[in-house]
Amino acid sequence: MYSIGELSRRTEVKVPTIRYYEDIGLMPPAERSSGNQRRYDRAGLERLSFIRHARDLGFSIEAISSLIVLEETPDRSCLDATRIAERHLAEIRDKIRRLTALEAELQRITGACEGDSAAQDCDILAALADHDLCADAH
Amino acid sequence: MYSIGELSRRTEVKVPTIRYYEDIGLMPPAERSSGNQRRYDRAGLERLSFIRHARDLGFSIEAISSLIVLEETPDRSCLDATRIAERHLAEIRDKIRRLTALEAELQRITGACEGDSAAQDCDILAALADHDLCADAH
DNA sequence: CTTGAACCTCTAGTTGCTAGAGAGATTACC
DNA sequence: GGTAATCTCTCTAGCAACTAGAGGTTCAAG
Repeated sequence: MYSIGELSRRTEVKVPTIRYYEDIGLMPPAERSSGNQRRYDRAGLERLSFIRHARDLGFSIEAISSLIVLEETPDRSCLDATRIAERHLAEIRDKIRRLTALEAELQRITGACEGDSAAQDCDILAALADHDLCADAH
Repeated sequence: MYSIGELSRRTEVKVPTIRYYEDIGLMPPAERSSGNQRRYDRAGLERLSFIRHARDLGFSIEAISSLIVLEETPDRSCLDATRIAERHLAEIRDKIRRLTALEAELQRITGACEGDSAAQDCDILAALADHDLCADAH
């Protein structure tokens, strides 16, 4: 049995975060020692590792909840998991697309400024003040 | 003079958001009508447009505050604005880099699954459960 | 002068945690 | 077995950047 600190070390999830996951029902209520401290077994470790990994991959808590349900009802098809992952992938691609557009715009703006003019002539501030100067709509 | 609703329409910033900006000091306290409703002039419109545009470009409220200070002290050099914008650009590039790595990993995971196997064999769930299956560290 | 839309303030909720206070439990060492 | 150091407990409050709703007031059109 692991203490919460030990679990934290093994999964690299911070202690208060583990308690938070229990609060919101992502982790099941932990067993307790005689002194009311949380104790975890291998199942707890694996569940938290799963959560950690999914968070690393950017899944929302809500999506992870769904994935856990799927994991625990092994007679269900894997289609739902695929759908969740693919929706997430689509979101990530959308984010990348938007960030890339921002990058281009920002580069254009910062590139325009020499960096030594007085602020009333600063092209960055001018570009921010006037949307019409933008290359494309955002 | 514009009402808050009119300002909202012109800048495409929602009414409660405008009030929120005033609360946190990003917008100066608005003048009021005899009946205590907010009234804005051209300066208010321009300031909110500036904020809106900077938010669109992903600047944080804090960064925008700094930019506004720069805008209002025209004797200061534009170097600070450049620095803020460049730091932000670096952050965006970092985000893109991390998201792109995630995209590759997620694509690998979702691509592995046929989508018709039973959940206990689902490669997505297996990949999420076992970090060792990952192509690279994240 | 009335009606209905727009406005007011205030509180609380969102996501995914993090920080801190003050008290109790456990463990290591002598 | 004692005691000191380190965990751990619960609880509340805070972060960013808003959004939603309640309950009440003001404005503008007809």
